[in-house]
Amino acid sequence: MLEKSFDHKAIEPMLYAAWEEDGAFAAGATGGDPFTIMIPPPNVTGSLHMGHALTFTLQDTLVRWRRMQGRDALWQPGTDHAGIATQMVVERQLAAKGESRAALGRDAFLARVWQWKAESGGTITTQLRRLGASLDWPRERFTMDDGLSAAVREVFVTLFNQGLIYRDRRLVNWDPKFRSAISDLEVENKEIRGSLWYISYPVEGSDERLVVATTRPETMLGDSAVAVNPEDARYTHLVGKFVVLPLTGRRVPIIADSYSDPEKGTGAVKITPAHDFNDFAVGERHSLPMPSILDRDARITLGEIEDELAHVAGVADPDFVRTLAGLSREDARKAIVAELERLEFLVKIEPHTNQVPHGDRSDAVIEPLLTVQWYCRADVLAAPAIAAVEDGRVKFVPKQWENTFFAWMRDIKPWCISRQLWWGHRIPAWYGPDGQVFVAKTADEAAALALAAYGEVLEITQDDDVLDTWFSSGLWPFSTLGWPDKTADLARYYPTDVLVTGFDIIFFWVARMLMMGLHFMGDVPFRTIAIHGLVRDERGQKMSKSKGNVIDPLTLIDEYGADALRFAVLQQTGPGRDIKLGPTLVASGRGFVTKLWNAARFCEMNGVAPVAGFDPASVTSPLCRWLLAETNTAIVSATAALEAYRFDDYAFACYQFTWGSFCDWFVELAKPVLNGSDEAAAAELRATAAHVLGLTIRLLQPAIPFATDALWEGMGFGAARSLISAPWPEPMVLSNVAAAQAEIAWVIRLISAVRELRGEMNVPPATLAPVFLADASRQTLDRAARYEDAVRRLARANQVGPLVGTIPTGAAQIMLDEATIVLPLAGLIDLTAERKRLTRDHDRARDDADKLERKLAGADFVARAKPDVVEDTRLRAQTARDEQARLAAALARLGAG
RNA sequence: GGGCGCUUAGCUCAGCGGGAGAGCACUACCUUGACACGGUAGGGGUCACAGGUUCAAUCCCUGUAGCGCCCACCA
Repeated sequence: MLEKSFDHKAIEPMLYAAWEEDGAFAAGATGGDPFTIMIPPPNVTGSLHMGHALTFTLQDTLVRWRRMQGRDALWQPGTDHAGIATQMVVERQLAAKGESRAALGRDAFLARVWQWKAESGGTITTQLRRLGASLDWPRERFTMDDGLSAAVREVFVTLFNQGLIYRDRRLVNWDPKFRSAISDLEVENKEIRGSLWYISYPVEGSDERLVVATTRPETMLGDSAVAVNPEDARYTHLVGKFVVLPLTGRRVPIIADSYSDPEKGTGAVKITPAHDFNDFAVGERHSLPMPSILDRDARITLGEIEDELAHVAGVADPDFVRTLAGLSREDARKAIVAELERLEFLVKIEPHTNQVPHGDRSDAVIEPLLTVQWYCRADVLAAPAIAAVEDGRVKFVPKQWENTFFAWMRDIKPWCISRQLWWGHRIPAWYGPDGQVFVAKTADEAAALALAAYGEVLEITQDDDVLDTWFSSGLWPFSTLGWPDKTADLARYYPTDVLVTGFDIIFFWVARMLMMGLHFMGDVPFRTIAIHGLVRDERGQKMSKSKGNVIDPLTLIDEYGADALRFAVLQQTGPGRDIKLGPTLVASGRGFVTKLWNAARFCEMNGVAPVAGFDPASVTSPLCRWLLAETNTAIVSATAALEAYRFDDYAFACYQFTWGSFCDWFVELAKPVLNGSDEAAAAELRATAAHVLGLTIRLLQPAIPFATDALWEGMGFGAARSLISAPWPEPMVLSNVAAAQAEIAWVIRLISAVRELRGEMNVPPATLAPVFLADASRQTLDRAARYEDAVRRLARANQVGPLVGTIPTGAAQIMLDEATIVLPLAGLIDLTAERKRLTRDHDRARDDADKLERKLAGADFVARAKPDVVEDTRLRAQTARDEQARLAAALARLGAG
């Protein structure tokens, strides 16, 4: 016996444990074609959030569906070491205990991070199990596993030897909070309301002053030129002369460079090559000195200008400048502005908004800084990736994301891959005493390289830096399968089938996997990229801690069940659309699960049980045949939807069928049969119901795996937990279902029409009324007779049959096909209201007919429109006109008010 | 500054070159023997605006407005 309701709290964890124990998610269990999805590895120390719930529900749905189709499904689990994020968490913990990374030292710090990983690394995987994710757990990988680390070293060394990884000293985005370089992608520009300061620079050997505008006055300590546009007549006479910088007294040239925009500021722009990307380019063009005046904490440092400070005079004030050393950018700015004002070099201050780069994780203002870093020639690697998308070897769903992808890839910049962190893959490069570089997979190999190159044993030390986290996640589709070894798994499961992920990591991750996969495997890492939206709250607001609208998926699972959450997610997931989620929607998901559960209970209570050898083609009753036809429609729609990654359509097809077709109509129409005396009819109905219920459960397994599994076993469809590998439903072969469909459709229309009328006339449900048919065909009368019990029950009728005699005055009348349904409600209904109703319907029919006839009267329409459209319009016009006539007659019968 | 997307019922969204849809919310009624996490019925929309193409436009094209997202050199 099924329980009265599905107790998700008790059943879900129990079932999952049993699945796992069974090895139900293990790849390689069938000989079918592989179907592979790589999990986007979540941060090992993270916990499940709504974005995870979304993406993993979609992936699990696809995997479960393909597994039922007989595919050898592999959903590869694993986690990411997430360099910055994890190091940040552990550093915060240290700080809370009064410790610090620096005090601990590298090895001890890393030991702490591993310890933290051991403690919290299981959180996310436990939570994935709560969601029902059918991952092949024994294959779980971590990006810093030995095998994956070996893959990283292999890739680094290979790319280095191919000239695709190199070291360079240039400006990087420096995050002063993490004291590390970050890549362009990790920079977020934020609009900041600030000021534009106009500063006058005295022109050497003249009384003239050149005014520059800047948003960063503090960088003037590092100015090495002022640039004007060569076309700018205001300044041509100054090009080649020098200005003397206030404060430092440095002489810097006035140069002509087209970078200077006459429209912006004063048209003269100060050039600080070491602290601005554009200025750096100008500096390179004009061979300018590039003094850095900010250190790795973004504090003022005077080291590189100390010498000149000792030798200046005049406008300069070395003593003031020295007071700036060690100040933050913000403090230095204030001090410098105040000093400039005091010395009357400050011309004016204007309010100004501009885009200021911030670190996406630290939220610190990024400082362009001149440092030596490792770079990857992304442009070279990008070309094959672009080609793969262009020629369709990889498809984005929805396709529009290809534009975004191309735009970025075609203009890709060198990828800065080194990070000044400790947690991550240490760069496999060693340096000799004179800065010689040896790139190798191990220290021994590096030493051997050094020996070979210099003929002596060199003292070599490994690079302190680690690699960008995305460097290792870019290898995920093949490193998890054993690469660089040529494993059987690699041969079988690569390329994977589909990557499911959010648009926010197309550049970070998707593009890198494509580049690395093509370069090292010679084939794309996945054939389809299914991009989903962002999870928002029920009002469409982005979830954020500061807004306080973050919903914890685990809370929702506790309250409503994983099935409910999953179903709600699927219902919301349309292509390229953000997903709205919250308690109301998840509650409605639970409502659906409950509905299915209760439908099954109803079946069980009525003796519905699977019948061995049941053949859908042999079913005779129209109701059963109609149900089978409806089931086929659901199977076709659901399958097509999943094939197209239309998760919302999949959920809707299942929902509509289960709730609308099965519960609302089939079950209700079946009740009289089940309670009736025709045993053969009841038996056929039970067998059909069982068959259809079994198909429904299978259709829904990918969406709501827990409840369906419980039903599958509880109703005797199969052995415990055999649903996971039960075959995915195929449309049944049914012949000539049209007659059955027409018949049941008619019954539904009859019942609905009577209900509608009673509702409109405010006839209380407790009042039973006869339903008579006038002008009805033989077929209609037969149908009415066959479904009399159902109509009585569902249309609150105490009698159903042909009208004897003429339509009585005061009876309500409904036009249904050729027949007029007569409800002799004299005394029960308000004749005025009925007259009003009939008049309204009459006028509506007349207006429709008028409109359609007008359309048909137009010569162009008949001549140019498609013949079937014209024919259809004629038919509709005729029908409307007939209906109008019959309603007019009905009104006449009702008598005058 | 460049690019992409959106604008349809109170809300969230489908849809589509020829008859305006769903879910939720709302209103009324119903404790009918699977389910009140239920049932039945109902109200509610000039399909953002302006042009154009077409026999026919919510749908295609152009423009306008508003909103959202991504990218971009901090004067």
